[in-house]
Amino acid sequence: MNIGQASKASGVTTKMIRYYHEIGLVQPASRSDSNYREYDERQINELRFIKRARSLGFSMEEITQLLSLWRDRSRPSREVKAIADRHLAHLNARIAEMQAMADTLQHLSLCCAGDERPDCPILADLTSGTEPTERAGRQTLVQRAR
Amino acid sequence: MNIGQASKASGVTTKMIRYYHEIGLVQPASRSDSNYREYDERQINELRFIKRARSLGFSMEEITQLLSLWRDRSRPSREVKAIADRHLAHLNARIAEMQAMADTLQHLSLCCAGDERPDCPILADLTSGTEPTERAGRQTLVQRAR
DNA sequence: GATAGACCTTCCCGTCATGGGAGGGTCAAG
DNA sequence: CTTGACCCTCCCATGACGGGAAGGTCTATC
Repeated sequence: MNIGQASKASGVTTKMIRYYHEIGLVQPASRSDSNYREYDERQINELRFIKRARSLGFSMEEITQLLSLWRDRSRPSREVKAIADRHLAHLNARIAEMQAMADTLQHLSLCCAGDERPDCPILADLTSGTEPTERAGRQTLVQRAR
Repeated sequence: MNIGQASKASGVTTKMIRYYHEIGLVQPASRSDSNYREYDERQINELRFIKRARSLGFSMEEITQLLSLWRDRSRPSREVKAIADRHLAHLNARIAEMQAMADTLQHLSLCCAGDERPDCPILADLTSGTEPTERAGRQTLVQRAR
């Protein structure tokens, strides 16, 4: 199987497969005489694993750890769970931050007439510079909103 | 006021202020004889506006639009509201995606013993490659998880 | 007036996971 | 033997910054 076939079989783009090789996430596939990458079922399964993990929002670094635990038949499930729980906490924190933004925006939007007149509570809020409640620091908060 | 004083007054780092100049978000401040940027109250207010908008998760592009409406005293509040509502929809969509991830993870985590044994429903799920419900396409879904 | 150190300037690189595309080699079918 | 669909590597871009180098400026103290 060359990279195109591996891509179809795994649902991961060729660009991403090459990137995963580059960062050492998956072992380099063997190469044909003409320097084409070659894949077998094992690689395909790893690519599917990565894809699924990405769809759950794990970072590449976390996936590196998960993959290595996956390959280790004697791993303690404790370690897997720890990674999952850490990520879950991360997700919940970000959800809460974004929910706070959404709540504020929802409120402002409801207060805004949305007509031809210039008066606008949304702009008024942005002007007044009401500080968000300072839980984790605003810059972090903003960064994570991305 | 030079850039350091503007930074303290607005709560925006000097790096960010220079970046906002670079992308044309705020009008270039005047320059002193020694090429130092100079700021007045107007600039400070704009920086505070940007900071507050960022804390609500608006992108730079949206803030560009919001700033131009803010400067226009005859803007219709309809336009401001449209931007806010679009962003709100965006936020809600991303929250829903992340919540779906969190729900799945929460379930898997609860099913995982988290002990010394290697059996792990989390890894099993990643292996089986259960596809996420295909609403908006998985790649978009994954990208947004960042 | 000299020197220190706290500022300012521009410029370039790195982030993270990925897409786009150039420039060139390879393979299979017609 | 050509065509077009692949493959290769390498570089650039994304968004919203942070870090840091190399060099100019200001201010306070000696």
